[in-house]
Amino acid sequence: MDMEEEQLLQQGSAAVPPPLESSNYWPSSSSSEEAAAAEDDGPRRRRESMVNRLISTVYSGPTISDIESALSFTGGDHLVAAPPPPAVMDSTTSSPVVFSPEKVLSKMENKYTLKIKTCGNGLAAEDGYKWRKYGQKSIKNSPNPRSYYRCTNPRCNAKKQVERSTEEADTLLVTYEGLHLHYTFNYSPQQHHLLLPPPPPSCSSKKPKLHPRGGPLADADAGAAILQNSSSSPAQEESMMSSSTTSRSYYAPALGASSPPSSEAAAAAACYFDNATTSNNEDGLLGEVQFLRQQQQQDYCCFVDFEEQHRRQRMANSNSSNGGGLLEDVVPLLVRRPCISSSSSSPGITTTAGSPSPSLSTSSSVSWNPYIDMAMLSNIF
DNA sequence: CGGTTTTGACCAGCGC
DNA sequence: GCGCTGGTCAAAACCG
Repeated sequence: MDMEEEQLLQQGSAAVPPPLESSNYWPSSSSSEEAAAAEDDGPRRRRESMVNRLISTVYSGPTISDIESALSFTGGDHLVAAPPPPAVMDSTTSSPVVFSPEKVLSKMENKYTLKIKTCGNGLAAEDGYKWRKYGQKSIKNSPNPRSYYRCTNPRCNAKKQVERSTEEADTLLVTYEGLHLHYTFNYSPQQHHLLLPPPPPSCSSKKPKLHPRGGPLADADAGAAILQNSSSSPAQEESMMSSSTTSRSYYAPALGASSPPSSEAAAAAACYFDNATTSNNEDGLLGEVQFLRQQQQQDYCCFVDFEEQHRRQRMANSNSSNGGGLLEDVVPLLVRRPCISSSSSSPGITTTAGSPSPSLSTSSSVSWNPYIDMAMLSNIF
């Protein structure tokens, strides 16, 4: 495997659940009208309203129009499948180089191919996950071998294939198969200060150092959290179950962790989430992911419908001969809000309330702020 | 020493 | 049935 593929595939990174204590993470916006409207329009409106209230009002990153534009390739009202967006950054401009959801394949197959342009220096950045190569084949009529990767998370059956485009030497064709439904880091409120994000990805000639596998940041990322699927092997299930008894596992499809996502990336994340609900929902565990916009503030977030998720979880548990054992996998609401950051200081999480505010970005123009609000979750559940 | 990569072997699907 | 091809396995090598 050559260097740029290696760069593309190995840059691991992680999302960072912020401190838990708090509804304080949700800046209260004045929204009496909103609340009134919510009451008029029913539960869904109220729910959206609630989420909107929870979103920070400070944002100057990609606008909703950017997102909508990026979503246009889906060609419909409903978002369609897209893989976790690679965040490919130009090291000099700190802007996305290319994120090109080249085509969206069959939803049924749950397989998608991206064209990813490498950076100017010939390197491509991460896609937010950690992969292990398990094979390489030379492909007929192609001078370039195809590499096969599996997600290193034992609970995840996501795979991807990477090969260099024969037409464009600086383009990698990355085919994703399966869904990432996980976070692998172990999180506890007492440890949140350890969950600092890695530096944002950038094109660099130096191989980035990954966080230790299984550590707080390894393979972790979340645009929103959703439940695991049930496709793991029995052996995997066993080991996972045992590990999850000592730590809560969060499962999340992902944007590149602290990767400064382009608006396209954000959009793709939303598409990806939606795919989870539309094509991989057979086990009834996946939550309904929603992609919302906050019109006035040009803000947006992705989140999971936990009410539905929890309902399905209960059903799954009640129908399971061993009681399911998956309740701990009901994951917290996690909303990420893109924001602009300066090169010298990070806006990080814009709130406060006596909570440490992890710096989420150090050099990129856009960062993702993960939010998690356990207090709110307790209300939901 | 544990995790990852490499690479030849093996297997399954497909077309003829 | 046979050969081709793509995908996966698994042992050895590599690496930090």
